[in-house]
This record gives sequence, C-alpha cells and structure tokens, in this order.
Amino acid sequence: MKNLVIDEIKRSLKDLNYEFEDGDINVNVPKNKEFGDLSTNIAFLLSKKNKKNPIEISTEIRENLISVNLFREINIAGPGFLNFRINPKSIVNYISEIIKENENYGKTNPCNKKVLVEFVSANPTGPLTVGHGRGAILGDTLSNIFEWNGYTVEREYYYNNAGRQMRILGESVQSRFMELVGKKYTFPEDGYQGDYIFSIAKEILEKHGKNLNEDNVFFKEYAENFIFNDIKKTLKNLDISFDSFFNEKTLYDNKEIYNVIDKLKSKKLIYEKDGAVWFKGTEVGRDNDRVLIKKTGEPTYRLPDMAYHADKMKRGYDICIDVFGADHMDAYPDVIEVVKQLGYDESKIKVIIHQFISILKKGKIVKMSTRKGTFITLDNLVDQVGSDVVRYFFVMRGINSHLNFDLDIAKEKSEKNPIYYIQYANARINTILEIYKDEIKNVNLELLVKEEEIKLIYKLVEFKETLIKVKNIMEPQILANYLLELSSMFHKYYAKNRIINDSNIKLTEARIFFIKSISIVITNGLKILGISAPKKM
RNA sequence: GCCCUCGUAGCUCAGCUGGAUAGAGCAACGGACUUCUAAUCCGUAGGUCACACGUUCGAAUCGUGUCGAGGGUACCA
Repeated sequence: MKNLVIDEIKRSLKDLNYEFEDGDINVNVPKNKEFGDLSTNIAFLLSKKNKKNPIEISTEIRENLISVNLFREINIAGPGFLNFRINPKSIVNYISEIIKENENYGKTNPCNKKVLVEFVSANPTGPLTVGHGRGAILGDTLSNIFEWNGYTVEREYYYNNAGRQMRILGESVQSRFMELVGKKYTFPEDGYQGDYIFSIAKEILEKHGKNLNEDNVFFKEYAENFIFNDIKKTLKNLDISFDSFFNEKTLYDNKEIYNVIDKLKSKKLIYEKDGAVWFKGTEVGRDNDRVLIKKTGEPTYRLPDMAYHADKMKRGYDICIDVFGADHMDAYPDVIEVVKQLGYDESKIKVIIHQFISILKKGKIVKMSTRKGTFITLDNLVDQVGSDVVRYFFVMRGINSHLNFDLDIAKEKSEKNPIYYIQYANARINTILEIYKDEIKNVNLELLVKEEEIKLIYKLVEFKETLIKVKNIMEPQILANYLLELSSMFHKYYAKNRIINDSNIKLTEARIFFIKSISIVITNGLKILGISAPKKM
C-alpha cells in the first residue's frame, strides 16, 4: 500500500522536476484518522532543499496526483503535510489475490541467495534452559522469515565437545555413578550439580551394571550423547530442527585454527608474550590485544570461533547470521575483525544480539546457573504453557529489551495470553467458513465499503511489506505485533458486523471472501512464527 | 575505570528511517451473550516518554552529559 503511494509520489516529483532520493519519501499512517489513510512529509524535505514554502510544494504535488485512480482525495494539512485518501475500489481486489495464493501468500519468489543462520550453539553440558530459548526461537523464526523472502536457508548448530567443561561433565557423572554403587570418588571442584547428572548416572547403572569399569572418557561420551539427545528432543518440541551440527573439533583436525594464526602472522598481527600467542587487536582499532593460544598450548575459545567464521565465509553464503546472547557481546568484534583481516567480506556477517530474559518466580528473579543446576529447563516451560505460547512469548518483544517473564503469571494467565487472542480470531473465522459453504461465483468485492472493512484490507496489504521489513531489520517482534493488530481489528469488526446475512447474499459472499483472506494472512503469519493456527478452539 | 543494551501508565511492554492529540495487554471500575465461538467487544480511569541541555519548522525517537538497571571487560566457554 505504502509502496503504491510512494511510486506515485516519485513519478509526480519527476514530473515536477524536483530532485530527491528514494529514501526521502516517507509515507505513514497518521495516528489521527481524520487526516486520511496515508500521509507524507515530503514537502518539508523539499522545502529545505529548494527554499520554497512547503504549502506551495504540497499544492503542486496535489495538482499533479489528484487525477490518479488510486486516490479518492488528497488534502494539504497543517504546515504542509499531504494527506491521501485511498480509493477503496482500487484496492479491494487484493482479496482475490490473497485467496488465490492462499498458503503461499506472502512468499517471495526464490532469489537465489543463500543464508546460514547459526543459533543455539550450546555445548552439551546440560539441558537447554529458558535462557537458551530466546536465541533458539529467534534463530528459527529469522530462518523462516528468510525462507519466505525467497532465500535458501541453512540452520546450523555450532558446538564444542572437547575441553575443560566437558571433562568436568564426565567427572561429575562418573562421581555420581560411583556414589550410586557405593564407591569412593571425589566430586570435582566446579562439578555440575544438576539432577540430570544423577539421571545419566542411573541410566548408565541400569545399562551396564554396577561392576562397570571405565575411565572418564566413557562417562564423558555417554553424557554427551545423552544430553545431545535431550537437547534435540527439546528443540523438536518447539518444532526446531537443524540442517547441520558443526563440531569445533573439525577446526583442530583440519588445522584451520593454525591457518588463521599463520595468516595473521604474515600480516604481523601476531606476537608472543609470557609464553602465549596474542592477536594484536590494538593495531587494527580494537581496544585490547587478545590471547589466542594459552601458554599451555591450548587455544582460547576465540581462535576456533575465528576459524569457524572463516570456514563459513569459504562456504560461500550471501549472509551469515549469528544469533548470540548478550554475553557474547564482547567477543564477536574481534572475530569479525579477524575475518576481515583474512580477506573476507565481513559485511556478510550479521550479528544478532539479544538481551537475556529474567525468570520471575513469586516476584523474585530466579538466578540460573547450569553449573549449580539451578535453572528452569526449556522443556519444563514448554510442558507448562505449550510450544505456541513459548514461541510467541520469546519473539513478541524487541530483542534489545531485557524482559521479565513471570512464571506464575504465565501459568495462571495463559488463557489471556496474546497468542490465544490471535488464534481465536482465526478460529472464529473458520467457524463461519464451516457454516457457509455455498458456492460463490462472481463475487463483488466492491460491496465492501465500510470503513472498518477498508482499513482491514489496507492492513492485509501491509502483510508483504511487513515481511520484507522484518527480513531487513531482523526483528521478528514486528510480525508478532502486526498479527496482534490485525486480530484486534478483526475482533472489533466481528463484534459489530454479521458476516452471514440471509437477506443480502451478495454482501455475504463478499464478506466470506473478506474474512477468508484475513484467515489466510493470520495462518501464514503464525506459520512463520512457528505457531499453529487451529480452526477450532 | 572502559565498552555494549536499556529507562515510556500501578505491572509487562509496543511505538518502523524524527512528524500532527504517546498506544496495547494485565491489574481497577462500569456495561454488552434468545443472534456466525463472551478465549470477544464497548466505556471510565491511569503519563513531566528517567533528568538536563543541544540540533530541528517539529524530539519518546538524533547528539552530549547526569542518574538508575542489566550484560561484558579472563591465558573460562
């Protein structure tokens, strides 16, 4: 809708010989509907450049556009705003288009571009917690968005099953096993204290008996498998699946991490100090130099991260999206700088940082630690409120907001959750569609003349623009809010207007088409968010 | 100390690249089901957009500073 108006304005400005750039033209929906359907401030911008009165410019543009069929009315208001009223007849046929495209409405034709989305990427040291949930759902939703925008998407999970953390995990399980069979084994310092460690130990006992004689590696690998299966199950419960799991170990095996060092060395960005190998970040504008290889000979986590990103660049994606929690805030600029130094186009990497959520229980923030086992698992949350609610909840807020999630309220008030509001709108429509099954031929959509109907159609037309916008700025809450607004408009309309009206068949037919198109948009929108759209509730 | 993110109604939060009278849900109060699902709708009340300067015709939005919250600042991941 906006785009249609913008195109007309552009054409007009060319006619009038005004110089402008595409970004200059802003069209938006005025808060006060008396101002019209859409409004632009273009006259103000041109007035600066041309030293001309905004009213004068507006008048010229109005004269030029007034005969265009798209517009029913164009007014000049205030100090020079141009307000447009759209001619409903020029827009009403979008409904047919929506119904024709049905479950594909909103999809863009394939654009032959590949995007890799890396998310979750939790090491297998414990179950996924609600803390991981936001990243998991954000990553999957962004993947869906890119798919709907015509991209080929790969979802990748990056993990590390080597190193200290995993060793401690193995020792923790071994220790619990010994405890179960009554043998002595010291629980490791910094060991994992969660109950799931016991569960793993018990399963080992059941399968292998109490005379099992294996070393730490056995316990570590057993635990890793157990936990990874658990993680995959959790993700599956949220309808999330990955195309690939990338093990950090690969980068050791194929020496990629050392290639990174060598290349940086040749650029004189590497030096040794105190027995460690450092990246000279300060040379290229970073605040600090960083250790890449410890004096023990082990790489720090940064180095494989760098090699991993270099690997992704080699694989030839058009965009690489990294979904991180705020705790990675500090590491990624170094990684990106190194990618750049290695000669890759670092602008292809888009880092999405989301803030953490706090879980409130009885009004208090629950401090969570995987190590201490004081966490709420994502599974637990899904069990309590369901996948739809969880998925909606985690994308309904801006990624930069630190949001508080009150568990008690979420459980108590789950009926009043906004997701039900949206799903209910769709269910109401489908009930009517179930009742009215007469064949409709030659529907006359121009009978939809009520103001609410026209506004709703505008809203439907906005769907495609919204999907493009979400793809560009990568903030899915815009889609969540869109669906909420659309549903609200429908509920209000439904309360005031009957759809099936036996004394006016033609109007009934038009409205059936109308609500059908609303249902399609809600269903498709929810699908992108990974949420079901039941026809009955 | 330094670096990120944030501060909007009692609570949880929207507010797109600055636009006209700042929105929604929850909580409070009052209404609406013989009619396609009341998981809904309508109404009342609730605000110095943390604060102060600045840029601008115009600021919740941009800039600087102050205060407050969270996160990061490791040869942990």
